[in-house]
Amino acid sequence: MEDAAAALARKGPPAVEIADWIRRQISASRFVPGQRLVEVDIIRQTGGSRFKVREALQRLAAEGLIDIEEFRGATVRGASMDEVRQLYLARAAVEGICAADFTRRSSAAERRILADMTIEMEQCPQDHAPERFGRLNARWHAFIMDVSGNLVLADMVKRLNTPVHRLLFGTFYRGDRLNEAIADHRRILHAITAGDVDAADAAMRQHILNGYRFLTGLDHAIHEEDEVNPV
Amino acid sequence: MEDAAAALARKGPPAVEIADWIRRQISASRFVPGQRLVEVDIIRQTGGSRFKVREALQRLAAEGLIDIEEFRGATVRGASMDEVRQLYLARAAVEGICAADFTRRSSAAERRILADMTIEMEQCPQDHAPERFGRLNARWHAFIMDVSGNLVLADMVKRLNTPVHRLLFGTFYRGDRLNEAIADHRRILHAITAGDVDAADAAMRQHILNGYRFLTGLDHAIHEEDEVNPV
DNA sequence: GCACAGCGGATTGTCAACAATATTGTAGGC
DNA sequence: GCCTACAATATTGTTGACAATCCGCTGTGC
Repeated sequence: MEDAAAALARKGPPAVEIADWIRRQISASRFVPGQRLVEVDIIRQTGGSRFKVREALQRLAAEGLIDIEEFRGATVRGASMDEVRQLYLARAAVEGICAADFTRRSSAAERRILADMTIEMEQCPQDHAPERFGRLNARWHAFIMDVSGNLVLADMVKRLNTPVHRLLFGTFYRGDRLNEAIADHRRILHAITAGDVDAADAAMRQHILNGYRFLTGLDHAIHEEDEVNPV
Repeated sequence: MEDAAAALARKGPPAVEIADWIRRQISASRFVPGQRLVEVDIIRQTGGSRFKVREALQRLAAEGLIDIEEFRGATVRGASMDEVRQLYLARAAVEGICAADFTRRSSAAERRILADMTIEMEQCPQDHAPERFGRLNARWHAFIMDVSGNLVLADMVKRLNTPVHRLLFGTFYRGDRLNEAIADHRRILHAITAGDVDAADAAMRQHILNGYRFLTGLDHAIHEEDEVNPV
């Protein structure tokens, strides 16, 4: 009897995996806004059938990550500066709620894990390890999402993050961003530990908006409707 | 030379329109949770080709509105009571932000329009017109979304609403819901008119959460993980 | 009457060929 | 040299046929 792996090798990856693969390429800026996604190339690189590739593209279009034009195919969508603002505002609202829920629902053990992660991240500036900070930061936020128990919101944040993922990572390499983020995290953790639901919400919101402020403060020359290429 | 309508008649509706059509059926409960969406039926009813119907289904699956199982096709997803809670919490967060943005960005004329709509809705209880109230209510919320200028959030709310649309409408037929909603709207309008951004945010959040509380208060027998059929 | 294997219809998944369209390259005129 | 019209190529859209799978039905043996 064939096992699942053999079946997969015979049939090729399902549409969901192809979609994930493309999403990762976009997150990592291997696919950049404006770039055309040619079906044949994706077929070659993923081993999926043309049909499944097209299904994957449809899914990504539904998420707003790519545009599909008739007879012109799929292109990676870029976010205007105004849309980035909207994305951050949305994230602020949603992650605020999650922080509040985390405060309500987390066990002592889970709060302990969060505290440990927070402490570990505070080592990064003196180690000059912004990349590690970025990875830990993603895990830190994801952990709060998970424990908050709201899959709808978690999914939403994941979706909101993809287009700005690279932008987000970029900020960690510059200036005082790391220390500011660490201070924010500490404030959030404090509110959570104290069981102060509203304070956790407010601190998380502020944290996200700080990230946005830092991002826009960097390139003050960018105008409202400029396309942002997350390089 | 052919115009667009003729071309459409010849080629059939695009995938996006088919997806919209299915979405409307679900919103109106003509398709109910658990129901199988057979490709051939949709082809017959929309006139789309099989391929386009399948693309449309992929999009809806990406939105989480339907499930697609291998060789079993698409079924309408039902929301568990817990998921409904999550949806409402998300809506509260997002619409709160939009109310705040409306307060910041709206012109005097736009605030006037909102006030007129609010007054019109206050007639509904004495006219015994809950259906009309529901329609106006949808417009009222949509108007705030629009003017707030955040397309990302507007899209998100639209997506959040589809699975619970019928539930929402149902509440307007019962008890004191209309008067409560009217009082909420009045409070929100008051905060907006006063230019109080935070108060508008808080009042809108409270309004959505009141809706949720009303919904859950109705059927206290429903347990956490029960499927909710929005009939 | 009931359990179960097998069969047939219904439905979805896959593929390959072909049609429609956009893009690119090229030649010619000005 | 540059612009335009046209041909060649690349890419996507569409269709139909066929394979794989599931589901309900039926008939058989007990």
